[in-house]
Amino acid sequence: MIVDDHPVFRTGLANLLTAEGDLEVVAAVASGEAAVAQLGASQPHVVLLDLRMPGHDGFEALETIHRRRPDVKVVVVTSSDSPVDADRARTAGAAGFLSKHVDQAEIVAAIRAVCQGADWVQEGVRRPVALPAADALPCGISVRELEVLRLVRNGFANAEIGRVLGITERTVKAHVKALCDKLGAADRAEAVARGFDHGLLKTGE
Amino acid sequence: MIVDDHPVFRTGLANLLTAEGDLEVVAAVASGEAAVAQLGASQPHVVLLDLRMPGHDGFEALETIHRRRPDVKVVVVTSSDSPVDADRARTAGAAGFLSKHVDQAEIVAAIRAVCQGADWVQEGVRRPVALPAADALPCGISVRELEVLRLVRNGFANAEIGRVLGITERTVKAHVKALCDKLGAADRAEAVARGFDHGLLKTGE
DNA sequence: CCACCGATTGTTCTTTCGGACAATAGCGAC
DNA sequence: GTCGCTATTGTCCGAAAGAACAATCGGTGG
Repeated sequence: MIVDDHPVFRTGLANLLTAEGDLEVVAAVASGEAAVAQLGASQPHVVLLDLRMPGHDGFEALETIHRRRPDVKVVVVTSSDSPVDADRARTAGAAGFLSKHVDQAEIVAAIRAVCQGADWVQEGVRRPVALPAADALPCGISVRELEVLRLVRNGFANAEIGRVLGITERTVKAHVKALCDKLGAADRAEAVARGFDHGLLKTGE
Repeated sequence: MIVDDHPVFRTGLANLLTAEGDLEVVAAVASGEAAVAQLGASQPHVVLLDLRMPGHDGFEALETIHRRRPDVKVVVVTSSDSPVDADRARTAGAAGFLSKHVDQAEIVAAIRAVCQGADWVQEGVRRPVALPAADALPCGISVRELEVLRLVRNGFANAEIGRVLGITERTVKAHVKALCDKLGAADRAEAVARGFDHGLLKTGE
């Protein structure tokens, strides 16, 4: 979901993201209120939010979104490069912070990062998702499998997971199968439940 | 999974349960060791366990199963009607306790009950699943929907859920759809995750 | 050096899921 | 008594998931 009061930026970004192929723009709205209102209907995984908008402050929208749907990742994309804003945004629950001046590639990278639970702050400082050491995982779950499980838990389809991780859907299926076997689950839904049981997944991640 | 050292009882019960239509016997073994060994391969939802068996005590098997797979429900079906055994079994993690003298109907009822997270102890004292009051549920989730969610979480397919709850698969689909909508989930797997996030589901249930 | 394991991908097939229509009955609220 | 919500069921259909074969490649540990 794109939230920006600048129509050109909004539509332009929507087109760029759609062109990525694996990203879908489920809504593009001009205000924080509209964004909040659209949360239920659009079911975005990620919200790209401009902080500087007329009417309600973008921070309010950020806080509301974070409170109502803690699972939705919010990436602040604003014209302000102020580190102060970045800190405030992070505190308010943003998973990412970007200047509007960055190029498309970094926005896309940020989206992919937050999808996996990583934070992303400007600077191009790519911080890969913090994954536990392999030997610390229960049931012989591999690091790769945990990555897959985290995406499954967030409602990603196999094909989507493949695009996010840069592998084919077939491989994702193999990982999901392995997960179900190792966790003793009948399907991906039970695998998620067992993930919580075994501490592989935690609420609010 | 049926665990009993008496072949006739074992096979007879297997046939009776299979005849129910909605129950499947994934394994029928004669010892606690075999039961533990079969846990991974058979993936039972429920284990019917006889406590009085040669070799290792049935209690050991019960404890092992409960420790290794806390999600698997164990119903103790034994020739002992001793309340002491019942208490020990409950303490060791059994979800149900039945005498071998009960009829098929009660065994089946016990299986269905523990599937939903209820306990079941002899006496024919039917204690319905303890479900929270409707007004205490987050996101406007109804009691019925929570029942469905609990079964989804345990790897039940829609048709299986329908049989357990006595409704059609179509209705189950409606409930799952409602759950996904209310929880903001893209599919049943994410619905389970959101269930944990919102406290509707808890680990080890 | 070879065996083992994890990650990867391929094809095909069946089953299941989830969406989009729509519709009825019961129950508490106003 | 009507309004609204929940539970229930129906059909049709496309998309997704999962099973069942098999196979390659790069490390790790004997």
